Amino acid sequence: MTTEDTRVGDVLGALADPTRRRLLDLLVARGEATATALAGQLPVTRQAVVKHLAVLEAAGLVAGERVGREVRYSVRAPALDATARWMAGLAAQWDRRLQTIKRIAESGG
Amino acid sequence: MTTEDTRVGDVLGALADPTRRRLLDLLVARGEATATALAGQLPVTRQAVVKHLAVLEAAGLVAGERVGREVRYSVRAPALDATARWMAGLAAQWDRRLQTIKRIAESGG
DNA sequence: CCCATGTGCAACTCTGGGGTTGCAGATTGA
DNA sequence: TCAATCTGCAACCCCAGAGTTGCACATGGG
Repeated sequence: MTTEDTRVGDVLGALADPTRRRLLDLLVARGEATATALAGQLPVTRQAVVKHLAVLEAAGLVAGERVGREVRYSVRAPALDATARWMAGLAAQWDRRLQTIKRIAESGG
Repeated sequence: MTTEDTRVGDVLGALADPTRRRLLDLLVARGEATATALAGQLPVTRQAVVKHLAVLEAAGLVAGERVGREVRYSVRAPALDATARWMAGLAAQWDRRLQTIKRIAESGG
């Protein structure tokens, strides 16, 4: 039943959108950035970026810190790492399944 | 720029939907199953299942094989495995980034 | 203080896609 | 052959969410 953790669903949902993946790229490259600055690098408005950042933050992939009148966002690795491990585990499980089925098919005729 | 491979986007998009994740679970558990059989295990119609299977197949996560009048679907591990590796690599990259930033902050400030 | 700049909130549009229904086209078994 | 069963196609509904616009609210600098 693959530990259907809500976290995993949130991360996958967050990563499913190409704009959000680009945002993550930009954040990794810059280390830190505000929504306004990020919007300058993308073909969407600041408000759209803000919404995307909210989704990413809910998934634990980024975190925003208020500094004066601006909010600086930066990337958070653990949530992504956890999901990567979950997927790798799932892939391994599938592989075992496929091996078992193949073995049964070969021995059983 | 994190190898923005279309494949990765397809897999992430496919995995983002909870019904599709359940379908994969069912397929792993059963080894093989038809859309009709799978629909019997879910609170959706056969047609919905068919659409989901089409998405999963386009992402390379499942494959359908025609046997007589039915189509038997089964899971394919490689695409999932590749995406898992992509994510793990991304997580590692982020970690390195964060370490670098932290080091700079400590030495410089 | 006043203005520039950046964030926050709300209402709105519109497309994608998850889901359904209905029916036509295969295939098997009696 | 004929009925039962399964797949395939097409049209349709509906809503979540990606994106926009407009304006009000904070904050920092001159």
